[in-house]
Amino acid sequence: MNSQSEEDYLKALYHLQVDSKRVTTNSIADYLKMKPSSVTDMLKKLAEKNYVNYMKYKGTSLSKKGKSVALQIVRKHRLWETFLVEKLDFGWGQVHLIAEQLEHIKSEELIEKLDAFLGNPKYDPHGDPIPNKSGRIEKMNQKLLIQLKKNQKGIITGVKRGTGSLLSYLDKENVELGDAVKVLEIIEFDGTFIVEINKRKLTFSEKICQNLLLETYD
Amino acid sequence: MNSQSEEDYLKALYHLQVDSKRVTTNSIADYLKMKPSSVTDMLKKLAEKNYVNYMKYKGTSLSKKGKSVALQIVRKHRLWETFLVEKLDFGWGQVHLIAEQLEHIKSEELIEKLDAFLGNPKYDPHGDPIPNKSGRIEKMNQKLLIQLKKNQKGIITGVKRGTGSLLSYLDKENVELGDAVKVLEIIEFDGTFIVEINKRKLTFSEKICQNLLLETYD
DNA sequence: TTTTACATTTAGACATATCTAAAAAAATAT
DNA sequence: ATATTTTTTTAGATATGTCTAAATGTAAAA
Repeated sequence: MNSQSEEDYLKALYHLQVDSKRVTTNSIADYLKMKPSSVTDMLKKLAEKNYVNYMKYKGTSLSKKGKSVALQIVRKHRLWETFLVEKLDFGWGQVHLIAEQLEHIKSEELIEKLDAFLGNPKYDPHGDPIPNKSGRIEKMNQKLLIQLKKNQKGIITGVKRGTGSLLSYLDKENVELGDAVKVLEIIEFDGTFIVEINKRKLTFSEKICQNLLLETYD
Repeated sequence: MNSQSEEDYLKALYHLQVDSKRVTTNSIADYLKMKPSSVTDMLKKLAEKNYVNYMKYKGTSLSKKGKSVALQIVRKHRLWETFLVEKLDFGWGQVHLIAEQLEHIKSEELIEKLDAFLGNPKYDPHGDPIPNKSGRIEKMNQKLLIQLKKNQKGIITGVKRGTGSLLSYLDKENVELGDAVKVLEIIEFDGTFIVEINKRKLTFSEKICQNLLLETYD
């Protein structure tokens, strides 16, 4: 069993590590808002447990084992976020801090039942993919609405980060995660999209289309 | 903000304290599976924070402030248990350990939204009352089925502790928390109850009636 | 009332996870 | 190539929450 702190570090590594490159001690410290010396200590501990490949002064990468643990935490985080938004009616921006706590709850059964309760979602409310039980992330076929052509279809999976007001707008229009979208028309003049959602015709400005994430099935 | 450990102690005090009598150090140690010396340490700390009235060698009682914190934890615990059973389909016996973790999640808004999502339940799946936001516990009008007379009605709120098999039985019969029960007939010979639940006629043995908790509204 | 048993507290140790300050290594600039 | 700056590590301190062993207080039995 890993401590909450260890889990935080593994998740940080997961988020910071871009194509298997080593992650620097300082970047972890920044990310977790801790001092580099604390990070060094913990990295040694995680290396001891074979969760990371740590080399003095040379940076750190997740081991296979560490990545698999990290993916489970990411899975939990994203499932809880989905729960908070979909079931408890939180705004998409308010959920991160709470999910940060919930992701550390220990119970495999809990997370599997939660997954089922939510209908085995593939994406969380931010449009990020939810790893499955074995840690696999389905290759995303995710696009922005603006990338679709006339008559193409997709399913709303989220919005780009930092677009809180779009969320409230969609909410007000009763547009939800999982809703199917079909592009009816694209107005060449200003890039406005006319789409069909739930048998309703809606008009989205170019800016909205640049921030709305869809899963497409072409 | 209180630590998880502090919350555990306050909750333990709440459960151990019977009509405002002082609780002994050893009983807390037993309850929390810790050594008495550790308990003494923590009690001093809680006394420092005015959560408890601690007197060397004389036992400890919750202060008003401490009781109010304890009640919030109990509230959270019972709401989460209700969630696990009602929404995630856990058995009534499996939820305690998980709720023990969930009760420490910090977010007032979360718990209020969870409460609403569950339909503001008054009792948890064990039939224990759920304190409201301000910590008040509705005076229970809770009875065992066996205490009802012919034609009386009630709402199922739980079962007595330690009756796991009754739970599975009720489950199988599609009897759920919150279901209304009306006593149609009581067979004098063997104490069997014939009741109506969801427009179905069911027969409950005396033993079942001794363990089934109802909220009555007489 | 004295002895004995039990409960509680104190004192000091330990593990975890953090920090600060100083030392060492690596990267960058001159 | 050397000096300077930045990054990283080490060493030692601190806070929390636990433990063991010894000391002290309280309660029960003789």
